[in-house]
Amino acid sequence: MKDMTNNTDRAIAEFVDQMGLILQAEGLPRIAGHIMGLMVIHEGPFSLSQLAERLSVSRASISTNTRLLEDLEVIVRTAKPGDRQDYFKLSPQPYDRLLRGVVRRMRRARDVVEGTQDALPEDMTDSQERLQELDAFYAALIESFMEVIDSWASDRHRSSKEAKYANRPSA
Amino acid sequence: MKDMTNNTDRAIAEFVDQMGLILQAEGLPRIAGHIMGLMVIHEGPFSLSQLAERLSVSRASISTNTRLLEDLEVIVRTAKPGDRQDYFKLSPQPYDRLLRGVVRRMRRARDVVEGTQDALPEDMTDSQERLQELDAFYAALIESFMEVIDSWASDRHRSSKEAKYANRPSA
DNA sequence: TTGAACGTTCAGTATTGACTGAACAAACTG
DNA sequence: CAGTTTGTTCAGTCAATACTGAACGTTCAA
Repeated sequence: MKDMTNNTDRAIAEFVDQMGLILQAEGLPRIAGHIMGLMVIHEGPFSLSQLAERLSVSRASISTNTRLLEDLEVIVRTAKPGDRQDYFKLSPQPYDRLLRGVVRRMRRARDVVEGTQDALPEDMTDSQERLQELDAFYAALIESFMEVIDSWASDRHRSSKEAKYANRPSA
Repeated sequence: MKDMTNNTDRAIAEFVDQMGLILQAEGLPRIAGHIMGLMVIHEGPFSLSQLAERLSVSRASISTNTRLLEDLEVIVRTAKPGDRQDYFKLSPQPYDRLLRGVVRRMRRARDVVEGTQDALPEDMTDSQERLQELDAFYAALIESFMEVIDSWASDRHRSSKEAKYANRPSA
């Protein structure tokens, strides 16, 4: 039992660590990823001090990173009656919130491309064609993300078993 | 005419600059984005020295960044008979190459999640449910990207006009 | 009123990434 | 053979990022 508990603890620590690296690769601070990882495993809610203690980082860092995740609407800050501490937990729909952030970035990129198409003379036909290709790329990405957000919102309670075997990558 | 040329030059410089920032936000070095931006506007191919000169950066930086973009299969290195210089231009399908790279990263993230699902006891049902939700999120993203890659490959020569008015973001 | 708890802010520090100039090796030209 | 050109490598530098400890302001409890 103790061995199993140790394996579980190790798996949790490893997952939290990996989430830090995964989200750092996507542009978030590593500790923000650790916070998310912890909140996927344990429901919480967690106070700022609890997060600092469990992740072995400073309260300053937790303050900064919870603010960042709150701004991204990935976590929410709540309170308990008669308790002065703030508490944090995952938002109800954290992942489409993340995706919406990605869509905003893609839209801004597409705006740059379309602005350039408008700014360059039409007789730069080769350039206009390559810009059009890049524009279509961003358009396809954005549409695709919006479809995921829509379907995600309407289908996020599929059963464990069903989802496990569905959507397997073909590679 | 000179004014128009200056406007065109400024629009090109601005676009190259913005592509640097856009791709830096996605985790690439800024100069890699500048190289791509330049290659969207001008067909090339470009030698290493030409890139260094036009982007006002060192040959060392161009060497490093062209190697990176080559590894991502976004650009290709070619040669000309009787010419010692290497030449670089955009790959035939640069954007689904980029997307394939993103899909690989998402698959690695999903593997981490599924490995954690397997490593944790099944009776941690709340944790398993939240892990399942994260897994489904990555699965949906991966499927979505693969669909874009597939449709991109089969539909990338749509006309300018058609694509311009199609796929407009609803926001 | 004093001390404690809590979350935030800020100056300082360390690390990392990205760039450069210089040096180098290889291939060519005169 | 000497000089030039080309692309790469590497040590060094700088800027940005992310973290910390300390200080602070606010709110409470004793």
